[in-house]
Amino acid sequence: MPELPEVETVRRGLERILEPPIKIQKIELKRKELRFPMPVKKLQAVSGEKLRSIDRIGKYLLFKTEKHCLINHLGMTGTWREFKASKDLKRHDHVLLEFSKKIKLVYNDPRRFGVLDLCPLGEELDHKLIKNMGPDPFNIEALTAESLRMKAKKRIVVVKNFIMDQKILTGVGNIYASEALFRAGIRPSKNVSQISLPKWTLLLEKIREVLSEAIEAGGSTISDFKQAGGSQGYFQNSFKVYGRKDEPCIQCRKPIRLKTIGGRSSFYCSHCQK
DNA sequence: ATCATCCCCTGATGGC
DNA sequence: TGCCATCAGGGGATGA
Repeated sequence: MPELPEVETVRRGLERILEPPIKIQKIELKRKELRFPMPVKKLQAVSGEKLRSIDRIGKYLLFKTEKHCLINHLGMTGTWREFKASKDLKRHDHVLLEFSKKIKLVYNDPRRFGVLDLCPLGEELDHKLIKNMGPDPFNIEALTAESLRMKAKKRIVVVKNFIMDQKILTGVGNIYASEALFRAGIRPSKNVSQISLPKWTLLLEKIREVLSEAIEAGGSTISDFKQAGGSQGYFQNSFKVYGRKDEPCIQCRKPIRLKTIGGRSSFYCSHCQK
């Protein structure tokens, strides 16, 4: 489900709910594995610790406490919500977090593609799922058109897969890849080695633009994505190509095409994107 | 190292 | 209504 804007929206929602000073009092697992087995015993170490911050790296949420970092990826269907009592729990509620001030959160994840892990504070960047990740799209020093051009130069990959590769840059998933490529006028199937520096400049600008707008809109709600507060994002109303197969292109009126690239649906305009 | 394919899992949807 | 096939926003594992 969630790409960078949705994860950032969740992060901000959690920040509002978990205002400091606040302490994690208890962590309870209703199930032992998500995508990977969860470190059941190790996770207990966060209980009793004050929550210091909730950060984001790419599509990962990082709950930082006094001595630990709770690492969470929402996979495709992960959500956090507040609950009051155990009678409010539902199917696929896998992890319960109890805080001071009687605040309780639950992690729900039907498909269980999510991740929950714990490491000592300060070691999160060395975590095996995080250490190879590329720069954040908004990191203007680390991520430039030149650096993208350089990495793309001798690769044989189509551009859509390239910008969704978390080692290249973090946070772009299937929806925003399609949207950014439309805005930049580049075909998803174009080979990255063929993209000129000015085009990389334009594409990077459009990636930042679409992600910023989506964050501003509280993310996109398709199927059941919810913000941590339970409200819905509305950026789905601004999709220019995603999910619009056969609808007229907003620029040229030609029908939007759907093509599977790398096993994922890709929407584009064959006239506006070369 | 890089690339394509497969797969994890549940739920929604559409065709018959 | 039921049944079956297909598809879904992520990304690790695998083998070429």
